[in-house]
Amino acid sequence: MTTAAEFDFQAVFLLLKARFGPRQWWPAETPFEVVVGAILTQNTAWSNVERAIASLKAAGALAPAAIGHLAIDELEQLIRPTGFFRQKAVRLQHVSNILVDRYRGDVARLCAGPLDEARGRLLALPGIGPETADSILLYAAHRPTFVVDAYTRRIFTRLGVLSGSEGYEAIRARFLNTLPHDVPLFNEFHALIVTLAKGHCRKQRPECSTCPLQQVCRFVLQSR
DNA sequence: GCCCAGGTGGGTA
DNA sequence: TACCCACATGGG
Repeated sequence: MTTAAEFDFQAVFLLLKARFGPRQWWPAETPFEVVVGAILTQNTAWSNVERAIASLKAAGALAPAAIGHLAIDELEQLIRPTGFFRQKAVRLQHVSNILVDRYRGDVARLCAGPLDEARGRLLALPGIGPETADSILLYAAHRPTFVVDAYTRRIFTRLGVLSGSEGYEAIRARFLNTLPHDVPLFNEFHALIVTLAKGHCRKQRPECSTCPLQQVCRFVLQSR
């Protein structure tokens, strides 16, 4: 979708920030935990990821070397609640081994250097596509990139800002082209989009005047 | 029982 | 490039 004047994404960000306040994302204690969570949450509810992360912690396996040393069927059982557990186990172990072998087990090293190169390095890993790569870069390595997920697509399509058929890179470019490249902003914005997407009333009843999505809709309409 | 969830990769036209 | 499909568990 091309528009004469680019949509003011920052105005929506400020509105959401004022409404919801700081989100303190990503819910993880270490950069590696972000990597694990980002892979496990693929097409999966976060509540199921929490169980798997807890199991990995309880097994003392929430570290690259530890995951690399697990038998694949053990790893499968630990992450089973996240679904797709066979392919996720293989991919998680592969990424863990590469982290250990090439980057001293350090996520920051994996994500170092020019952003586009680091992103390409992540995308070359098995099971890491654009959303997972951007999540890792932003939330584990604090690099300035924007995460486009199903919530982002849904919300901004609902607002009439996206057509809904744009590809991942096109949507990401829309955000990157119109927002200051600021890590805390990208971090908070994506977290706020998730909060909004999960929190709004789906039935969109007129009497639900405090529904945050309707609030944003009104704001977007007024600002045109 | 049915639908969906913070995707990715492989195959086919 | 543009679809189509497999992958799998848990909650509403």
